[in-house]
Amino acid sequence: MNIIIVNHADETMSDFLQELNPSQLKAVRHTEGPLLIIAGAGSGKTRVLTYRIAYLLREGVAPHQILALTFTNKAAGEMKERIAHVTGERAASQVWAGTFHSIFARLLRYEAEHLDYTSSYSIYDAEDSLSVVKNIMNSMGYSQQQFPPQAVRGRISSAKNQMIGPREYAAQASNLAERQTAEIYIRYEERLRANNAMDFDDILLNMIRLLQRYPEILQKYRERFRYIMVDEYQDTNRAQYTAIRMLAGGHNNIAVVGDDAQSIYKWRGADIRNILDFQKDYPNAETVKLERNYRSTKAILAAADSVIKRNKRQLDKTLWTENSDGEPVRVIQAWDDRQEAAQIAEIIRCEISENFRNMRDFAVLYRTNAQSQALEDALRRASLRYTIVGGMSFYKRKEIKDVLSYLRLLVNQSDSESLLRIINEPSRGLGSVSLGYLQDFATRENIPLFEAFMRVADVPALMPRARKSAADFAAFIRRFAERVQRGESIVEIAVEYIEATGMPNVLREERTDEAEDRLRNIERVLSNIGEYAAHEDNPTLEGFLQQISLAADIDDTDASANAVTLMTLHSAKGLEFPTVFVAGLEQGLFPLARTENDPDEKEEERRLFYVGITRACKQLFLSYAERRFRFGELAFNEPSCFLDEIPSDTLEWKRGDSLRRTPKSADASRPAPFITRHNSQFTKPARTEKPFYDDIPRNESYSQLPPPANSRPNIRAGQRVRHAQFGIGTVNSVVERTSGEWQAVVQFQNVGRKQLLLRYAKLEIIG
DNA sequence: TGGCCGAACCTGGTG
DNA sequence: GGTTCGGCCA
Repeated sequence: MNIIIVNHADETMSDFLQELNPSQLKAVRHTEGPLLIIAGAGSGKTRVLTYRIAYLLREGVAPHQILALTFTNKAAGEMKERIAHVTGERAASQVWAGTFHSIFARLLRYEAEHLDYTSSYSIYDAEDSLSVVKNIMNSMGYSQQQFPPQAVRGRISSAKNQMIGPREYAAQASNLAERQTAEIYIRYEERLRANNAMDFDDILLNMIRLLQRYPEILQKYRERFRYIMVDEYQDTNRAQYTAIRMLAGGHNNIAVVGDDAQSIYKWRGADIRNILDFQKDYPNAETVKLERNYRSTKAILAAADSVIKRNKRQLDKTLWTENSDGEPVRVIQAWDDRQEAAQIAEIIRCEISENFRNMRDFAVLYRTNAQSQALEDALRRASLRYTIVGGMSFYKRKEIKDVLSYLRLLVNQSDSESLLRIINEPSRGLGSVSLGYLQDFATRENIPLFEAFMRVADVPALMPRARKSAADFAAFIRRFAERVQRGESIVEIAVEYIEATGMPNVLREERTDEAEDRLRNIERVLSNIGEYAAHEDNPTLEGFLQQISLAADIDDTDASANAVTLMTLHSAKGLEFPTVFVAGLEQGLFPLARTENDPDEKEEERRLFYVGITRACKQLFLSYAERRFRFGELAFNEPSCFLDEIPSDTLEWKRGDSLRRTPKSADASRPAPFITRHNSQFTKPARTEKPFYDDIPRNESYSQLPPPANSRPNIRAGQRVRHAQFGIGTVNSVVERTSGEWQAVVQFQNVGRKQLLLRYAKLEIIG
């Protein structure tokens, strides 16, 4: 019986190998020694990774010896699913596949004591660590106006990504902001340590520390993970790179997959050198290029190619496809952001009703999360279901973060940050004064804040009411913590514990729809715990919290739901859709204003555009609006320079029928776009109502209109200007006031943001 | 101690 | 347009 099964599996396997093209096959079969796979967009790299794992399993490698590091948990899950198809559920579930953070966090829980953490350490997300930074800055008396905590946290995080510790950072600080960041950095590290907490960066750094400090542990994991694979290698940072090098040292069975053209995370520490120098790091490395694209039409690929070839620094490769030519890439011009969204919704509606397409075939990609608003409104009006990735996700909501903080405190009473978050949620009558006494005491005694709550007798300054309140709170936490230690069911404990916090009752009494929503959200967390406990062999609250903390926005999007997907271009990496819209192609928005003067940043924006284009299989739409609301103001923008980088013979321009059209002077600096009039697939002639699109060339449409009454000034968002009094600055937006006056919002280098009426302020454009 | 109001930020992307 | 934060008052 066994033999038959093995034979069958073997047969399936061979079948799969036959599906691979020569390069893919080479990558799958190269199992020993270092391997660099340069995988162009849509070249089937997930298939290669999946079959490579299946192949290793067939060669007799045990599943737990394989470590596959992916960019998102979702990608890891999909990979496991596909492996299961080839080799069966059992083996697939034992493969170590996940993100750097989730895999390392898991290992660190086993090894926590070696680094003076406990296995129930808390994981702080960006928001948690920001609030630590704020607390520290307040205690040091730094003004948040002068030194934005966001920026301080950003500097600390990027130092950590480059593996620069607080002392080293202090030593190389070159200006006031950096010197102050250094001071905060030192305290930040102490604070997290005292809280038995790690931020996202610490998970990587502590893994490295562990491997450096304990050779026997390093040896253990080198033997455990005999085969290592890394996806999206172009987006690894210094810390990730170092951890991989250590783990792969010895056997050197490391296969990395990446595409330098899709490197879009430099801003968070990704180091493109990691992929460019792979052959230097591993001298006997084999390189395989996957250049055949299976995803997109020739038209889409041609557009992508013409864009990316403007970047200077890149590995040599040429994508090709045997897919059909496909439809031309279409550019949608809109009057404003609302109309842009309406046109997108209308196209989707049309495609669904006339070409029997599914809602899940469509994705709308944008540069900034703020753009989702108008799109959501338009889709709702068109009665189209949508799912939105990122933005205000479930686990970022206040009530959810409160529940999670309560749970964190339950397993980790050193976590003063969580304690502070929930102590007055609901209000327990402990104001800043009482909390101040308790914190002072904790600092003096060098104990966690929670311990001060347990020792209120030693804090004489407390008023009787506050004293009782603090003592009651400590007793309440202790009572439930003991139940956790006794090993009672975590689901039961969590349900009773959250009820006992008093939060649900407060919400019930509120009797508003919003409170109802929040209550339901809390219930959803509790049922998530139930779900987690049902799937896990050894469910713990720590495990649940870890899984939640490290979930990415993209991870909990449900691919089976039939809905239009809205997300940022960054989130779209690794995905594909039959029809893709890239919205908001405007100067100052995409590419973003501040990247215009920096060639490196502009190249990264261009790669992001390339990523967007190559998500599309069959249809690609690019859209822009002439004006849009940003910062609550109407801003005017030129079409993105990226549009000029696509050859005009693959493009087709479409202008939405404006409901209101306000004059705008013709822009003679741009050539008239190429217009194809013979394409009938797009404009539906059969429709009886007025067509939504017309073939008006954009310049013509303006020139037919009467000259503007109060003509638009020359100044554009993104430009650098000089003001006689305020000095040099960058234009944020140019706005027409209801009075008809034109106003510019300028961010000056020295004096901050100013609103200037162009009639009075003489601004000199300098770049 | 907590709630209300206006000012000032924001929107650059994420595990 | 939304959110967050600090100041002021009951």
